[in-house]
Amino acid sequence: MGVLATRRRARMSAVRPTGPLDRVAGAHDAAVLAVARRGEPVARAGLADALQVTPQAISKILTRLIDRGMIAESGSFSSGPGKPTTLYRIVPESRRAIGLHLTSSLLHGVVADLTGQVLERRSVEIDPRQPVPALIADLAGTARELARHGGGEMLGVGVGMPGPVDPVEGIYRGSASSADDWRGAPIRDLLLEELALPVHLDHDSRAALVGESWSQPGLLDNAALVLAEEGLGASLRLDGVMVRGAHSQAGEVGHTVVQMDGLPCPCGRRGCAQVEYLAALAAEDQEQAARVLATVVLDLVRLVDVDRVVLGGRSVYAHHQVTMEAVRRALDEGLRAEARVHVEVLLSTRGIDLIAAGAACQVLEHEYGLPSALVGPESE
Amino acid sequence: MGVLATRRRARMSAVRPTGPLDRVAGAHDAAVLAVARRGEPVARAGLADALQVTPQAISKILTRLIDRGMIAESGSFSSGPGKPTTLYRIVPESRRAIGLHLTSSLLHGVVADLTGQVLERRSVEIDPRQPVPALIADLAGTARELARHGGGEMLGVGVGMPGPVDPVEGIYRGSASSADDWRGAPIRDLLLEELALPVHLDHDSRAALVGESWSQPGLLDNAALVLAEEGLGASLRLDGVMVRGAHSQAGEVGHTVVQMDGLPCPCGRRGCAQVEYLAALAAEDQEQAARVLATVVLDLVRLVDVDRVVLGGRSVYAHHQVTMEAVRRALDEGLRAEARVHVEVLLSTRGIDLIAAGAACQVLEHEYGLPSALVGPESE
DNA sequence: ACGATAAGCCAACGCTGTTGCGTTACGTCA
DNA sequence: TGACGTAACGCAACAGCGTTGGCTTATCGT
Repeated sequence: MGVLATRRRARMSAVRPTGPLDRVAGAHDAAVLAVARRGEPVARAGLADALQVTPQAISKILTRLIDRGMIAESGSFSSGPGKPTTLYRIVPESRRAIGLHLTSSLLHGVVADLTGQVLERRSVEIDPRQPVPALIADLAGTARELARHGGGEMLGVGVGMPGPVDPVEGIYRGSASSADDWRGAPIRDLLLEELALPVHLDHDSRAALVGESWSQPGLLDNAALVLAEEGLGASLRLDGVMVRGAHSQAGEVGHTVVQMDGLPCPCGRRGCAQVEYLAALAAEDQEQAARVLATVVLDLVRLVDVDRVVLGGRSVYAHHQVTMEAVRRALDEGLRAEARVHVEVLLSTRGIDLIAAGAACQVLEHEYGLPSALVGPESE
Repeated sequence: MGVLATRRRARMSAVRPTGPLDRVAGAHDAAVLAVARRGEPVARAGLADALQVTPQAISKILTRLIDRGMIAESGSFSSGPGKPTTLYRIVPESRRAIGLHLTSSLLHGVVADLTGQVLERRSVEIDPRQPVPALIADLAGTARELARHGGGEMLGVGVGMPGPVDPVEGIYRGSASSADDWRGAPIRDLLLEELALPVHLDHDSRAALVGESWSQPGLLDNAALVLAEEGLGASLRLDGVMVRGAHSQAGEVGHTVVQMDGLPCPCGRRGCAQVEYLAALAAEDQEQAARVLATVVLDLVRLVDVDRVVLGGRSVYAHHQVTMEAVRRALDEGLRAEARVHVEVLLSTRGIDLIAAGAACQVLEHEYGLPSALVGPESE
């Protein structure tokens, strides 16, 4: 048995003898959910077109999803002669997941439904120097409180936090430079043991991008999310797939050099984006901060060719007018030579819940996300 | 019917009623080929482990591949009691593809076998100002000559060329700035009509990376290839998948700014990597050229977290000692803070055939490549 | 009220990998 | 030399996927 999708399906519907075709089914189920997630009711014919399968197959797929309570009929629609088209919609309340956003001083958590909508939020202040067991207790406590809200099957807990994180092992790596009590903590396993729920640990900006793209499938297939909070981070989704990279550090723009002989950085070099950005903020020079951001964004756009850039994080919200304008201007200028390339700059839609909601969506994506290129229209 | 793999399989074995399971089979076939491509004979048990399927399934998969002549038995291997393990190997000569490398003054072509090995090469000088029909005739002529060499089924023709290329539509876009007679030429369709063979047109550096990774599956799953020839280009493979980006321009590093107030560039800005690099070369300052390269590579490593960087192209070969050293030094310096991150810098293995062989491998990859994340060990 | 039309269901089908059990080929030991 | 244990492998039955072709259902136009 095996492969990703098989596991997924095995988890989808409790007990069922493992079959190899599950992965086809799983991929199609996920694809249908992705379309339905956009909110508007969908019809059999449209789905057949989108998935490149027979309408009859869509019926079977929908039957499966309806059995699991994730899809429901939603009226019908008649234009011209013939039997009217039956419409279907997603059932958001059928599943839910918890997302936790951990920073050095604050823990912010949410419960989200199947569409990534936030149902409830909680915030707790935490002590950055408390030992790991106490931290886990805080996380578990908030998760348990949140688990009381909303209905449907609880899928798991996502945790998003800044700094080097190993999402594969579920470990917070921490940075070697600064003292850090949580360094090396196997947060995922500890929390899993505590809660007996699947746990996903990941980088904050990656969680954020998963969250943003979960609620608007397809829109952010080639996008970068730049997160400006305590540090400066980014994450990438290219050709529809979240990019991890060899060391799970793809998108770590904090230490890109933006100013040749700039300010010294703890990392040992000068002019890193992160220090320059934070320094500009400290000096309340929003224009300069925005310029730093713009440089980073322009680099990203050039190197990986994204057509949408999402900006998020506290410091961005605080001055989003200035920031967005500056970034847009820098992009216009930098890309003037390439007329065909248009890049849209967006402000994150989730405000303060950005990362927590994203972490919840990572659980959803792991369970019901597309296994990348298996499904969809011809990719030629 | 539908989805990539279905088509692939349909083409794999001539006429066969389209089934939906083809894509599972196709993915598994491709995975087995990927393992076999490494050269060493493989055993049933090892494949079962790698693909996460039953040994019995591997038997069926191998039967399919043997029927198509792509795999053959290759002795057996006995250790201890019991029936000895049967070994299998890939049959390189069972398939072949043509690769063409087009520059403004030279056309270099190769035939490659199923493993990407070059069987034969041809070079022709061409006139950059000849009209498109004449260019197509040159391409077709070289392809026809090459097609006479080697055995096995001819799969198609790959074309790699510099400059903005649209691999989806198969069109050479050309740059708006310089005069260019081939701008907008639908090279793929024209050549397809001429040769009646599948044609793949792509960017030179992307072709090169496909070629390098085809012959050593898995090794370059997170890698960038930087190509320094007439211009400066790069391509990316992240998490095992070639990255295209929204406008098929991922990896276009030529116009990244490396020197704030550097030399003016045709693109309208100053200090672009490409002009700086070419200027350094013109001044025969190899050290400086290497520094520019190193800056670009460092940016790539930081932003997308590749763990291997392949360098290729004429100007790199000419002074590869200096170049490799400089790049390695810059990386060591730039990544000193992150001890866990180690990046290997490699010189392309294919020399002058780099792009032509890569273009041929693009045909192979399209036909027998892994449909990304469908197959393989559990990705948790 | 009737026929044309379009959506959707049922049943049979081919294919996948899986499972269970039998077969083959080897080393070992009496 | 022959019996035994062992490991690789093959055969046959099986479940489940989407497909195919034919039938049913529900609407509109006349």
